Amino acid sequence: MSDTADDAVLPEARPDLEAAADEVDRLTERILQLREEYYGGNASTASDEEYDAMARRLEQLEQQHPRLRRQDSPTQTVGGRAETTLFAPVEHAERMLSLDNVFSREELDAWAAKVERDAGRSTVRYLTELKIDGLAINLRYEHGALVTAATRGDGVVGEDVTQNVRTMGSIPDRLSGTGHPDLVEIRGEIFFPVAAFDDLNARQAAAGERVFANPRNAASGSLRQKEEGKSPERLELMRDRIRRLRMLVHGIGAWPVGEIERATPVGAQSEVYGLLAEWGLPISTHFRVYDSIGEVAEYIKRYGENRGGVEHQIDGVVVKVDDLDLHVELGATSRAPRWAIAFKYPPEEVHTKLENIVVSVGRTGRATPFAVMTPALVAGSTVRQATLHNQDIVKAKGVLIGDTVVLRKAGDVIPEVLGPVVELRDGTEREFVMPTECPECGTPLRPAKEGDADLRCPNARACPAQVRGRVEHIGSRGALDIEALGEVGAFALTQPAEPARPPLETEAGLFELALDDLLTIRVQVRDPETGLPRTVDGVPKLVAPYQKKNGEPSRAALDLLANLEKAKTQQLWRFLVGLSIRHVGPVAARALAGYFGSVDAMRAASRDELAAVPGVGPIIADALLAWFEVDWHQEILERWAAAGAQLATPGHPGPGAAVVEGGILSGITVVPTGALEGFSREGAVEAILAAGGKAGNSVSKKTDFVAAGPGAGSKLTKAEELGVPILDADGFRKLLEEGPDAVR
DNA sequence: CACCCTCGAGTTCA
DNA sequence: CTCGAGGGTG
Repeated sequence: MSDTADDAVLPEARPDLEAAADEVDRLTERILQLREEYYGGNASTASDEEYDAMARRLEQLEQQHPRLRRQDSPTQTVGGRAETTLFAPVEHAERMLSLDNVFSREELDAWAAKVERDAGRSTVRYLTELKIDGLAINLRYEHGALVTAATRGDGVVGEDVTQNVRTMGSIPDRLSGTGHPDLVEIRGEIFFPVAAFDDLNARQAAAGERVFANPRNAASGSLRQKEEGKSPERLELMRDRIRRLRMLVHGIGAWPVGEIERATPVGAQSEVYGLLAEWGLPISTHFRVYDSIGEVAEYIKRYGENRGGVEHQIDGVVVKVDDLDLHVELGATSRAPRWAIAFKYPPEEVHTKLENIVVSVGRTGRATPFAVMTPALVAGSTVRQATLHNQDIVKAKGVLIGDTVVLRKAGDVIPEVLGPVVELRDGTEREFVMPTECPECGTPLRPAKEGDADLRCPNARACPAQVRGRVEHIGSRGALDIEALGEVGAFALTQPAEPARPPLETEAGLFELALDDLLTIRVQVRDPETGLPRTVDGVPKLVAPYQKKNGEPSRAALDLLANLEKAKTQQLWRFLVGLSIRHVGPVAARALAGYFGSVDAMRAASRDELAAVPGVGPIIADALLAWFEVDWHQEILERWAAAGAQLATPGHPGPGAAVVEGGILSGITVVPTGALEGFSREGAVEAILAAGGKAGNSVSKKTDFVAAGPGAGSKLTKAEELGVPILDADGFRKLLEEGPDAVR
């Protein structure tokens, strides 16, 4: 084993990284300068091509060494946005639905049983096909000619990628044959062939271009490129990549009722595929039609064991009712057809090496061990770390440092270490020992309560990890929503290399920050791999995140100050959330703010008064009383107020104010989920509350409505199970305006 | 007092 | 998304 203490104190010399860091600095400065020239209307000192090349090089370096990315990096403001907004929106003629999922044979059987019951038939023919892990695409043909190709987007509006789809060469500009409908939408999936993927990355690396994490990203990245402003060589490279993309079509969206049937006698999904092939469109060879769900299960099993044997990545199997009459009969819910289902294979498990177990301290002081692993590709993304929660769980999982471990993604999202592969041990593995002292401030760790598994650092006021965490929390979307105050900003303000005393020793001084404080800040550049400070000739390498080379304040500095000024007048509940009081999150904070109207009124309240607020019980009341008693907490409130933070709701009549009653949604609980068109996530909640309703987070029998947009997941499934009425964005709007009776 | 809901906190990556 | 725990209800 090499990860001994010696390695930790003697960082390897990394000349390549030093060079990269210098290059990042140089490029960042130069690009910012050029941008200023450009926006300032001055003559530019570089050509567009030079600018483009520098921006690409910077992006590439930052991708390779994420920690070198400077806070004021130009890639964060324009480059990032460019790729996501430059494509024109295209509205699909018919909404692109998604599919409901099943994860087991039992769920599959249950779905089939329901289909057969609803269809009133004892035998239904099923078509099975592989679910391609790529990009869903909608091809719009008018009178047989390709008009647009668009990504799925939110299901209603996608992005126009017609030019690149034409470049692919394998998608016909004109459908073959005759008698095409006036308008037809063909649905399919674009993917990057697995076989060509490694070669692609090799070429990308050789050309100094970005390397893709997986074929799906390669497909997405290739398709979402612009031709404009590229040199002839780069244009050819880009087109070469696009030509390697493949598409397989698997369905028809909008078509005028009866027109296709008139043109050709299709009565089944499998016949639709025949028709699509006749039109010259690429269809998969992997689909089959079966008479029983048992055979369907066989098909699923067969491909589950042979996921690598196909030209594209497989996400699962799609099972469709073959008979088109039944499609009409079974219909669709607001987001998915009832005549099709996606069988998802169990989350992929991979082996990787547990290199170390490191302990981090969060804003609440909890010391959490997490696994640091050799980066491994799991379910489409590269995973390096995963939480191990606490030492009991480390024990329970039985993992040793140096073990080969089984890693997966729970719910295909959160990485989870399942356990060790004991057979692969060679005796060099060692047990993890939970530290007894806080890794950041050295204070002895102890459980909050006797017998608690979680250890905490009791040094809440001064532990750098906790102050940093709290400052970051204040800036987060659920609290004061200070855009320029994220992880990096919180670090710079609380733990800079210079000055010795950070601008913020606690969050009390947040609203007192002045430009001069920011300008003096220097942050230590760290090695992205070891996390250790980097030095140049023995001198620590520092950067000034809030200052430009010429000494002027950087944009990050100006943004931060402007954001802070705006945050001073945020709603009272947001301040409460920002105070990191135990058990006080957005819901409890709203209840408290609505009842008391000011922090002062809360501070003056007795335990009983606090607990009288609906949603607040004795435990939260005690947590509040305890919080108010601490001197340095009082100081936070005093200094925030003195700096102009508005810790009271203007016009609030005072404690015990009647809760707003009589709203149109009074007594109604609505759970928003998915992307509701016209509402942000927060906006939907606000709208429900403003109408006097309750906004829920989870669906239960007590939920009156679920408002579901595209991308809704388990909540929607749950609502369907429980028979809770489901509204789309329009229904939701109607509910807000006209009340529950209008939509019931 | 025993449940059922709901809330809060921690979590990862593109 | 999941877990653990607080609040409220029967």
